[in-house]
Order: sequence, then structure tokens, then C-alpha cells
Amino acid sequence: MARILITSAIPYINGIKHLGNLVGSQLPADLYARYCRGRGHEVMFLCATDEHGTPAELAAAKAGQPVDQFCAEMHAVQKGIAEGFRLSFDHFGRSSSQRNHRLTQHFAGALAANGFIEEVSEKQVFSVTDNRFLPDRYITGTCPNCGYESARGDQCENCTKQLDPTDLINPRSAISGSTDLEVRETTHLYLRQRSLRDEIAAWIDSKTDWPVLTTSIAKKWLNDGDGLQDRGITRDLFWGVPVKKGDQPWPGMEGKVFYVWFDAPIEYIACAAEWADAHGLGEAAWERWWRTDKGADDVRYVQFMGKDNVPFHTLSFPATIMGSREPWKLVDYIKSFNYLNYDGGQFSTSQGRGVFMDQALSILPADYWRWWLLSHAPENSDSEFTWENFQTSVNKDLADVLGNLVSRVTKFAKSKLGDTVPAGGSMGAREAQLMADLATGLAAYEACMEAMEVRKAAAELRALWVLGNEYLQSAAPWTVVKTDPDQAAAMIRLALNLIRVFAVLSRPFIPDAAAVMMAAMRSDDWSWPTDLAAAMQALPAGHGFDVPENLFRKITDEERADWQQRFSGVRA
RNA sequence: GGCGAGGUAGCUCAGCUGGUUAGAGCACACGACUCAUAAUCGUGGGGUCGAGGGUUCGAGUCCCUCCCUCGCCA
Repeated sequence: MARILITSAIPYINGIKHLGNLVGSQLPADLYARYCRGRGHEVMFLCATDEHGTPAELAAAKAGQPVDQFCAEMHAVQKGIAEGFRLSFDHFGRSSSQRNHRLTQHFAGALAANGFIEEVSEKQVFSVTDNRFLPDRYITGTCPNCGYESARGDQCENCTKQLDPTDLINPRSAISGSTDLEVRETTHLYLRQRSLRDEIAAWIDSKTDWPVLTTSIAKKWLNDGDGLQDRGITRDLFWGVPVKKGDQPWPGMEGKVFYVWFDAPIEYIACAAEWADAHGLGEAAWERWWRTDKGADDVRYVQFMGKDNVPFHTLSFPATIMGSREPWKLVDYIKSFNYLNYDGGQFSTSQGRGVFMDQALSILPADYWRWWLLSHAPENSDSEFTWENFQTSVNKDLADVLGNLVSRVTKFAKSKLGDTVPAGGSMGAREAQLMADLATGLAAYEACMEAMEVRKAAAELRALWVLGNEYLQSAAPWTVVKTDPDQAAAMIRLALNLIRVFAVLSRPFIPDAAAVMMAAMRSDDWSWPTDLAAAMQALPAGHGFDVPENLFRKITDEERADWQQRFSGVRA
């Protein structure tokens, strides 16, 4: 039994995420967490909301709420949706927690003590009307290069030229539209990543088993141009973790907060502390997951994220941990994902294009989405969601192959052989062949899950379900029962046991349907079928069972057409 | 522009360090079965592996050039 720490990239607070976000981090992380638990490992699966930064402030202002109240409400909303998707977090924390405040300040203090923090004075645009410094992208004006009138301060979207806010002609605040801007001097802290470059590079080089998507992005940032750059880790904002050096004031940094990208990954750690607090446990309970000097030596730490998050997880956060010179757990494996596109284009939060998590659940139960998303996870390249594909996958894989298998077995058993697992008959060559095929398929499934090969794991699982149908088709108990009821009983006994085993194996992908299958077999034995022969006899003759409602319904052509229409446009 | 990923059957995708007639699921055709959600099982048709060169006894798999798509550029 191993100990496995799993984190999913933490979703930003300012809205409900779409299916592309879900499949890129939280969902595969949940799949892996559930699988590891199923195998009997000790798992700590953490996620949280990422709550700081300008977008949160602006979203709160737009909603007419104080930012802390806005974040609290949105956190509750996201938590509810996560539960709706059956994401089995051990704790769903908040980056705005006091735990994270203290830990972020602690890391900054440690980094400063080790000489990895530099104070840099720089000029930034200040909006008098808004009474705040403006991030580059919140300043708009006319592009000096192409004349585009809505160019952002960091880059012109029209001609793609990278800009400095002071380059803009007629600059104005994107927040208020005010042109009452001035350039002011301000001091910020920089994390001296350049000093840690070689250390990080050596660490990355040692990770030869990581997905190429992960290492290629990391190496690009390490080696491109002038190499890894120092990074500003503070901002002139109101909403965030106040800058402190440990628990001491930081002279000259009054009124400033840490940059969201500095405190967000630290929340992975703080979240474990929040978990301990929520369960009335002491420091040791969470430190054994995170401190290698306090028990985390044997922990395997796996992170899940979309490719856009890779630089922060391979460089910035490790730099924070390494630079602290404290024995915090570094990530062992980073599973990264490409993007899921929507019906010929991108999912778009701003344009409301595609299906959002709350909408998805309002249409169909979580299992339908979980199955499609995981079996089409964008692992090797970007992949695409289409309603036609969704419809055929759900109908074929879930309703026809698995759902119908459960239905045909239980209904036949009940009508021809009684209300309990039937007795009599014996195992023959066909049954032995089935057991051999199941053992082979199970090994393949496990190998894919261990390797976090999500798509392939889904295909292997489906192949196992198919074995059940193949067996029934060739055994044909509906024919045998007419001449040799005992032999038909043996076949059905095997098939009913197969349903329970499938419940165990399928649970990481489709937890709700798995629960229905298990309940129908009147069992609560979720132990992994390491001993397959024994597992296939877990339900003895005479054991009661129920005929469940159909596990999955089919998506009709009318529904598909309706949804296709409904989600193509702009979300209200 | 630089960098990265990718272009394989109608669709979604597998194809590791180069090696027998290029695979899976769906879709399609035919057949079997009738327990089951008009479900299941079997068989089959279908691809000049983006284009063009090259290395090799042999390349989807390595090298070069070009075309196209997508992403990133703090």
C-alpha cells in the first residue's frame, strides 16, 4: 500500500468552468484518485479555488459585491458543481484561507532569508479615477504599430505586436474608461529564478518518465532566449495575501499583496492544512503528506493540469520550494493535458461558447459526461467535442454495451431462474476462457491506469464489458435453460458475479452507475479483484439480487439537435 | 517571426527504441441470435499513413524541404 498525494490545478474563482477545463485537470485527477483508492492505497486528493487577483476584484465589482463575499459565494457554487460531477476531493480549499496567507508569507520570508528575493523599483501606470495601479492588460489605447483602437497594454490583438503600456496612444483604463492616468514609481519583489535555473534544469532533466508535453514546455522556458527569468511576485492590489516577511512586516511593501501566481500553488500545501483543520487534526496529520522530514518521504505526488499551467508547476512553484531550502515535497509526476475544443472551435468562457459545468449537469447525470470526457481526454493532442460523437459514445458504450449487459443478465435471471443467484451446474471450457480473457484484459486496464493513460484505460474497460456480452452470446443461457437448467444457472451465476466485478472496475469512471450495479447485487464489497477467481465467486448461490432500473438512457436525435443549437451561441 | 504540438480509413483516435498483408471504436453492408434499453455477437468493404526528396535490405516510424491546422511567446 502506497501513499499518493494528488492535486488538480485549482480553478479560478470568477466563474463556472467549462468542460474543457474539467477534462484538463479535475476529472482525470479524480479518476486517478478513485483508482488508487480502489487499489487500496492511501490517497490525499486536493483541490481549491484560486481567488486572488484583478479579475476577481473586477468580477466582484461587476456583481456589486465585496470581493470576499463574492469569492465565498463562488467557492460554494464551484464546490457544489464539483460534488455534482462526483469529484472526490478530500478537501476543496480556498487560496484566500488564513492557512494560505500564513504559508505564502512564510515562503516569501524563507526565500528572502536565502537571498532569492530582490526588491525592484519600477514604473507602472496608475489610474487616478480608479484609485489603483493597472495591470498592463487593463490599459487600452491605440496601437502605435497598426492603429487598432482597442489594443491592450501588453499586446495588440490586431497585429499581435507586443507592447508596453506606455507605447499606447490615448491610453485609458479598461476598467473605468478614464484617461486620467499617470506613471508612478512602485517597488515590487522579484523571485530570483535565474539563480535557481541550473537546479531546476537538473531536476527537470531527471524526470525522464514525464509526458513530453510537460518536459518540452518546461525546457522551452528554461532555455528559450535569455532563459528562465526572474519573476515579479507582488502586485499593487487590495485583494490578496498581504506582503510580509514570514510573520514580520516588510518595510516598503505596505499595502501590497503577493501576485496570484505566487500564492496559488502554495495553496496545494495550505489546502492539506485546511483539510486537517476541518477534521480537527493536528499539524502532523497534513505535514506527513508535505514535509519529507515528517513522513512524506514515501509519498508519491502527482499533479494534473492543462498545458497552460505547466510553466508554473515545472518552474515557478518548484523554484519557490527549492529556494525555501526547507524539506517540502516536490512533485514526482506531472500529467498534463492539451485542450478540448468545442464543435469546430474553442470553448470560450468570455463568449459563452460550449458547455459549462452547471449546464452539463442540468442536461444529463455526471456519469455520461465523465465517460465521454475521460474516454476522449486530450492527451496526445487537442481533441474535439461534438454532439454527434457524444451521443454515439454514450448510447453505444454506456447504454448498449454496459447498461444492456446488466439489464439482460438480471432480467433473464429473475424471470427464468428466480430471485437469487442460482445454484447448480459447473464451469466448463467456455467459462475458463472467459476467466483467462478477463485476467488479460484486467491487467491491461490496470497498466493503463497506473500509467495514467486515460483514453486507453477507457478503451480497456470497455473491452472488458464487451467480454461479458461475448460470453453471453456464445453461452446462450436462454437456449441452454430449456434443456439443462443447471448449466444455465452456472452461466448466470458467473454473469451476476461479473456485474459486481464490473462495478468495482468501472467506479473510477462512472461512480454512480457503479453504485447502482453494486446495490443491485446487494453487495458492498468494493475490494479490487486482485484474485479474480475468488472475486468471480463473491456472490454465492442463494445470494439475493435486484433488477435495477436501466443504468443509462439514450440520447435522442431531437435532444442532440436541441443542445447543439442551444450551446452554440452566447451564454446569457 | 520564434518555439512547440499535430496532419493515419467517412468520423474520433492507436501505432514504443524503423521490420511479416497499417489497427481500434463509431458509421456502413451482410449474417447469427432473440435473454436484453430495435440491445448483443460474428464477418466484410474501405486508407498512395499532408506533399516531395533522401538514408536503409526495409519507413507511417529516421533526415531535409515545402504545405496546412492549433497553441504558447510571462
